[in-house]
Amino acid sequence: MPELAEVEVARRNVARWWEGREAAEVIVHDAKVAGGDAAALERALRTRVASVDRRGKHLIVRLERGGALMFHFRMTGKIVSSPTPEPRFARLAWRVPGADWLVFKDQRRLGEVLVFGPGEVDAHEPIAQMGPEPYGLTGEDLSGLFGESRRRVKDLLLDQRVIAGVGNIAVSELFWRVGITPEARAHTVDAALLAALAAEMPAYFDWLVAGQMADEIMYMGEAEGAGAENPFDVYAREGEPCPRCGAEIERVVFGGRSTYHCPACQPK
DNA sequence: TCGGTTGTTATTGT
DNA sequence: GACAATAACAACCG
Repeated sequence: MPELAEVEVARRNVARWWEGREAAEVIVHDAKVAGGDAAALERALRTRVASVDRRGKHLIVRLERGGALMFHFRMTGKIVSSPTPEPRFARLAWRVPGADWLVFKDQRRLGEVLVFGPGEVDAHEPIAQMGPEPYGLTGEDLSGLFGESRRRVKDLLLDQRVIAGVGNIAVSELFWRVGITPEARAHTVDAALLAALAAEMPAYFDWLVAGQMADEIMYMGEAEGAGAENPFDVYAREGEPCPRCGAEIERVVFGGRSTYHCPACQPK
């Protein structure tokens, strides 16, 4: 479940493997990822890469001559470097001279790759309407972004038009770090908590990027038995003791999404 | 067989 | 209009 941190790890890897080069060979395993125009996708992949950027949870590969490719991993998508073009769940593979095959894998096929002409990516609605990255913000900035909303803080953080890159896991972890109750409404959260939240976001994402940095990132629930452990303090830890105070961690559900919290550290 | 999992959007309802 | 809940998308795991 790639959120900002996982996409940032992907960005660094893909930049290392692909920047300044272009694909010499392309295999579209799954026509669905090409969005109906496999030829355009192949043409883009065969264009030299100028830079690899991240915006929120989107990976933007900018090409020479101004076009771009945009990957969105949704739930289970990822890009890996592979000696063969067809590891399990491969949807798209391209071979870059001087590197291995790069493979877009996506177990559940909800991810997408979009092709853009010059100037088009930044006008693409999800990008154009996206809120600021969660870096360098103050409590007052957050207050301004939330406005007069009476929605849950959780819902606002997950709304990419309000702020970019925050996902469901991050909400549980951030609220636990800062001491915000999961049902908190935006207009009732005091300034000190908003300031703490604003300060904690970059710290949290930087910590996660540092810990996840690897050629192939492992998502929660993957690679069980392979020694991959849940790196989070409260996420997916219902019934376990809070690492800070020992109270039992609880799970609440809003809109079908779980939020984990410590009832003692995050009182209502 | 059912419930749960990640992100996002369309739809329906209060 | 604001807000919230649900299903759908696809596939897998326990």
